[in-house]
Amino acid sequence: MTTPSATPDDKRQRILAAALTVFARQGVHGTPVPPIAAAAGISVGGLYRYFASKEALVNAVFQDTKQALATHLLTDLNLTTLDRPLFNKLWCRLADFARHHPDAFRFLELQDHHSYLDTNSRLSEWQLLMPLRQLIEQGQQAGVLSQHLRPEVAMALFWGAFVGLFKAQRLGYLELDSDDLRQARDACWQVLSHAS
Amino acid sequence: MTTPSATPDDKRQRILAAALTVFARQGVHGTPVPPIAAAAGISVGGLYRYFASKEALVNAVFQDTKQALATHLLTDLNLTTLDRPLFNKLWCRLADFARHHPDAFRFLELQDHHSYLDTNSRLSEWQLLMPLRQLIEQGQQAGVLSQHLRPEVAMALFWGAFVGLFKAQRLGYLELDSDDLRQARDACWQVLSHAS
Amino acid sequence: MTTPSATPDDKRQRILAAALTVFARQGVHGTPVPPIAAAAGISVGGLYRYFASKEALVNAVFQDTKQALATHLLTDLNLTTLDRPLFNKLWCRLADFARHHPDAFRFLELQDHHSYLDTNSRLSEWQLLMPLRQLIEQGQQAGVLSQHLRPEVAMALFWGAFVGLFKAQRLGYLELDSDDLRQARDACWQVLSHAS
Amino acid sequence: MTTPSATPDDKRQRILAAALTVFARQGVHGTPVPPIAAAAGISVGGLYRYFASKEALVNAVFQDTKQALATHLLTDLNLTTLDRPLFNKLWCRLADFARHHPDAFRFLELQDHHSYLDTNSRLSEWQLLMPLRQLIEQGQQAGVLSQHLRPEVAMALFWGAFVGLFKAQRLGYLELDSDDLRQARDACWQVLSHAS
DNA sequence: TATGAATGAGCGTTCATTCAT
DNA sequence: AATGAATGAACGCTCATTCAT
Repeated sequence: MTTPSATPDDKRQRILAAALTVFARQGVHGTPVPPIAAAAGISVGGLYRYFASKEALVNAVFQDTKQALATHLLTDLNLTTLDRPLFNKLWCRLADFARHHPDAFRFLELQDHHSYLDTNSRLSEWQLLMPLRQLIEQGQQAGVLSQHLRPEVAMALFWGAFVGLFKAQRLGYLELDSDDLRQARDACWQVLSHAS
Repeated sequence: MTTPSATPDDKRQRILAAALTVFARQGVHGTPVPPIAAAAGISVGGLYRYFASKEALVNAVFQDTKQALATHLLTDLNLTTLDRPLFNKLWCRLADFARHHPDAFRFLELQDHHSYLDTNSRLSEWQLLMPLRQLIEQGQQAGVLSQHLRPEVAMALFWGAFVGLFKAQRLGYLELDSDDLRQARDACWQVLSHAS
Repeated sequence: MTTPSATPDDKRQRILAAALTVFARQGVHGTPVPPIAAAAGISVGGLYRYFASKEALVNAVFQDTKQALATHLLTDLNLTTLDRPLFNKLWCRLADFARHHPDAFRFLELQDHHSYLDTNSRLSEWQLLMPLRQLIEQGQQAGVLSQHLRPEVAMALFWGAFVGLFKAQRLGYLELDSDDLRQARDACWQVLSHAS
Repeated sequence: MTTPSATPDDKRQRILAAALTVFARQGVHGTPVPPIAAAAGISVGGLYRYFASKEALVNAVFQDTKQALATHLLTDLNLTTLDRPLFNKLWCRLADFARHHPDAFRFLELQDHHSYLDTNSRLSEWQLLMPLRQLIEQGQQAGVLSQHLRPEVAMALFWGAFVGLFKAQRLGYLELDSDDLRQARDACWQVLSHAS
C-alpha cells in the first residue's frame, strides 16, 4: 500500500508542471535539469527515471500542455457549426486559459521550439488547430462565415491575432481589461464572418 | 586600391548577416559562436574584435534587424493619415519584407529574447511599433478607422495576425499565394476600419 | 562501512593538497584546472563541486596552508616572552616545516599572489605574522631583545632571512646541513637580541 | 641618416623598460603582449621583430634588469675586502636601487620565474651574487667577518633579509624611514661580522 | 620595415547524463 | 527505486603569434 502522493503518475505530473513553469520563465535552453528536479521535489536521477532525456521531457511538456489547452478549449462543446455563440464561448475559454495558465500559454508560443520538438510534438500542434480549422470550414460551407478567406488563412489570422494580444500584454505594451477582450473578440468575429 | 569587401564595416555587416541567419534557424541559445564565425567567413577570435561578447552580438543583430524592418516599412511614406491606400502600401511592404528576409522576420519574432536583450534593444522594439500605433490613433480621430478598439489593442491584433500568417506558412500549415495575401490584407483592414 | 577516503571532507583535502603541489611547482597562472583535478584523482567538473572557481580554490589553498604553518609553528607554545629557548624552538619548527612541506613553504612565498587573493586571504597573512611581531615587541620591552630595531623591521629582517635561506637552497645555490641551520639560527638570534 | 630616437637599440630599450614595468605590476602571466607594445609605443608586430617570443622578452628583461642591478651595485668599487665602509656603501646602493627602481627590484624577486627563465637567465642570477659571495669569503679569510657562517649561508641570510625588508614595505606591513634603513643595515653587518 | 587584424589552440566553466551507493 | 556526486564534452572567451598590407 503506497501513499497516494507517491504514485508514479503523480510524480510524472509534478515534474511536467515544474518543467512547464521554469521553461516558460527561463526558456528551454536557459534551464538546467537540476532546478527542474528541485522544483518538482525530486532528485536529478529520479527525474531521469521518468524521462529519458531533457529533450524527451520538453516534448512531453509540450504535448501535455497542448493537450491541456485542447481539452480546456473543446471539452463538452458541440462543434458542428461555428456560429456566434460558439465563437464567443471559444474566445472566452481561450482568454480564460491565457489568463489562468500564463506559463502554459507562453510556453506553447515560444518560437525556438523547433530545435528539440520531435515528430509527435509537431503532430500534436495540429490536434488543436485541425478541429478549429474544420469548424471554420464548416461555418463557411454553412454560409455563417465569409468565404473570402481560405480556412487555413482565416485560422492563421485569428490565432495570430489572439496570440499577439496576449504577447503584447506580457511585454508590457498593453493592459487588457474585459472591455478590450470583448471588443477584440468582436473584431475577430468580424474577420471570420464578414471578410469581403 | 582595396577590395570593398575588406573594410571593417563590411566585415561587421557580414558577421551581423551570418549571425542573423544562424540565430533565426537554430535560436540564440542553440547557436555556439564558432558556427557564426564560420558562416561569416572569419575566425572566432576575429569575431570578438567586432563584438565584445555573444550577447553584444545578439543585441546588435536585434537592433540592426529592427532598424532594417522599420526602414523597409516606413521610408518615404506620408504617415499623416492611415487611409486605405497607405494601409495597402504598408501591408505590401510588410509582406515583401517577410518574404524576402524570412530570417530577419523570424528572428525578430523569437520569443526568448528577453534573457539577453539590453535596454537599447528593448527601446528599439518601440521605434517600429510606436509610429504604427500613432497612425492608428490618428486614423481613428480622423474618422477613417473604427473607434471601437483602443489603438494598442488594434495594433496588437493586426501585428499578431500578420505574424501568425507567416508563422503558419513557415511551420508548413499553409502556402501563401498572392490572393491569400490580398484577402488577408482586406480582412485586416476591415478589423481596423469597421470593428463594431 | 565506508572507506575513509570517500568522505567529502577528504576529497576537499585531496584537492587542496593536489592544488598546493602544482601551484607551488608551476605557479598559479601557469597551472590550468584539468591538471589540478587529475592530480587530485577527480574530474574537472567534480572539482567545481567543491570550489566555485579557480580563484576560490587558490584562496582556499592559501588560507589552508597559512593556517597549517601557523598551527605547526605556534601550537602548544607559551608565547609570553621570546627568550632563547623559545626562539630556538620556533626556528626548529620553521625549519621542520620548510623541510617537510617544501611545496607549502614555497607556495606561501610566491610573489604574484596579489592578483587573486581576496580579503580573507590577506587577513590570514597577518594571523601568522602578528603573534610573532608581538612576541618580538614583548621581548624588547622585557629587555631580552635589543630595542634598536622597531619590531616590524626586526620581524621583516628575520622572516626575510629565513625565507632567503630556503629559497637559496631550492634554487640550488646552497645545500643546507644541520650545522648550517644551527649557525643561521644563532646569527638570526643575534640580530634580534644584540642589534646595536 | 636616421633620427636618434628611431635607433633599433633605442626601441629595444623602450620595449625592455615597458615590459619591466607591466611585468612588475601585473605579473608575467597576467600581462598580454599588446599592452607591452602599447606601453613601448610600438605595434605588436614590431615587438616581435625585436624579440622572438614573449618568453624571450621576459628572459631579456630579466637579464637586463639583473645586469642593471649589478652595475648599479658594483660599479667603481674596490671589491678586495668587505670592510665596514664598503658594506655601508653596498647597502646604500642597494637601498637606492630598491627605492628608485621599485619595478626592477620587485620584478627580480618574483618567484614564479622558473617556468620561463632559460639557462642564460639562471646564469645571470649568479653574476650578481657570486662577487658578493666572494667578497664575504675574502672578508672571512681576512678576519674582518665572522667565520661561523659559510659564505653561501651568510649571503643567503643577508640577501633574504634585505629583500624581506622591502617586500614588507611593498605589502604595507611597514613604512621604512632612513633610521630604519640605517638600523637594519647595522643589524645585517653584525650578522656578517660577529656571528658567533 | 612596420602595422594591427586575423588566427586557433587553450583557458575557466557549465551542465546533460550516469552510476555507485 | 531513489539519490546526488561525478563525469567530460562543449561552451564563451583570451591571447601568443602570424602575415597580408
